[in-house]
Amino acid sequence: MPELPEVETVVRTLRPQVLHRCIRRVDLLRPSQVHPLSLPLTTLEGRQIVEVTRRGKLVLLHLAAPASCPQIAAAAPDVPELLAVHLRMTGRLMTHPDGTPPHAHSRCLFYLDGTDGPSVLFFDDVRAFGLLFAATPALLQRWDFWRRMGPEPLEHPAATLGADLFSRLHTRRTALKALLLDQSVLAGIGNIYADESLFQAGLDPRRPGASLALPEWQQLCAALQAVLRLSIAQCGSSIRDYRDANGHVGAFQNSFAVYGRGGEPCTRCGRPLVRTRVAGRTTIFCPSCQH
DNA sequence: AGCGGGACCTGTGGGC
DNA sequence: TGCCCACAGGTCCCGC
Repeated sequence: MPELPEVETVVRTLRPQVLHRCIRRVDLLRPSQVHPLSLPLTTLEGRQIVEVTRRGKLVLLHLAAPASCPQIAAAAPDVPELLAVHLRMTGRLMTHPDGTPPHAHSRCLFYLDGTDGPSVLFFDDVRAFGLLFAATPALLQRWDFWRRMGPEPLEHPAATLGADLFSRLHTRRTALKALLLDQSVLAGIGNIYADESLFQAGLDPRRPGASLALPEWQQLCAALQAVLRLSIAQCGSSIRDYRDANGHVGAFQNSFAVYGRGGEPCTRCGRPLVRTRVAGRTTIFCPSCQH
């Protein structure tokens, strides 16, 4: 499922496909997947994609007025400067040749023009949980999810990040696993990388946040960064639906130590991994190695 | 305030 | 073969 490494991989593979292209027309097939605060997606028409980045699990298409459309004022309040896309569980972004008909699960098509001819950016999403949000920076600030999003796990040294988490969470009795899944604590972590990093750090997912000492937070952040970097290097994890913008699967699922391995032997001690529920989520851990 | 649990959505797969 | 249900997942919303 698209978490930080998968979204990062989508961004890297999507960028060369859409950079500098103009959005000629938007065909919204499932209006319920547009955020209620979003500008109408038709306001994207005539805008040029000038950069593709990531914030947490969000893909961000940065937009500007193309030289060929000078009549569009960049600073107008109703002209989006960003299109944020949340893939949730089954969302996909990829381009196809002009004229490709929508798929069964296509939710929005963006018809693009470029110097090497037209193409179509598909937003497909089987479970229709994904989200599209066309916004100005000011409008994005009205989105609680955006405004409250925590720090990027890979953009600070582990020691600094760990100290930050310690200071913010040392009174919280919430389970460690639930804290890692909370996007206002850290941006981009989901079920897979929460379980994997807790195993690598040797920490019990059920422990209250308040029970961790500073070095444990720092150890957890170091483990998290190692897991995320390794996964990005392997183009993320493909459990079932995930594909990058080229339609390719990731490889990190072959490196899972715990995720999806309940009942199988722990890679460290050989005892069976335990499957349980923490914060309403399936959680796999090793009771012998994680304390 | 902080937590747990249901709703949202659809396809898959196990059990009978 | 076919039906039913649990399950997967991230976030929002509600109630305790």
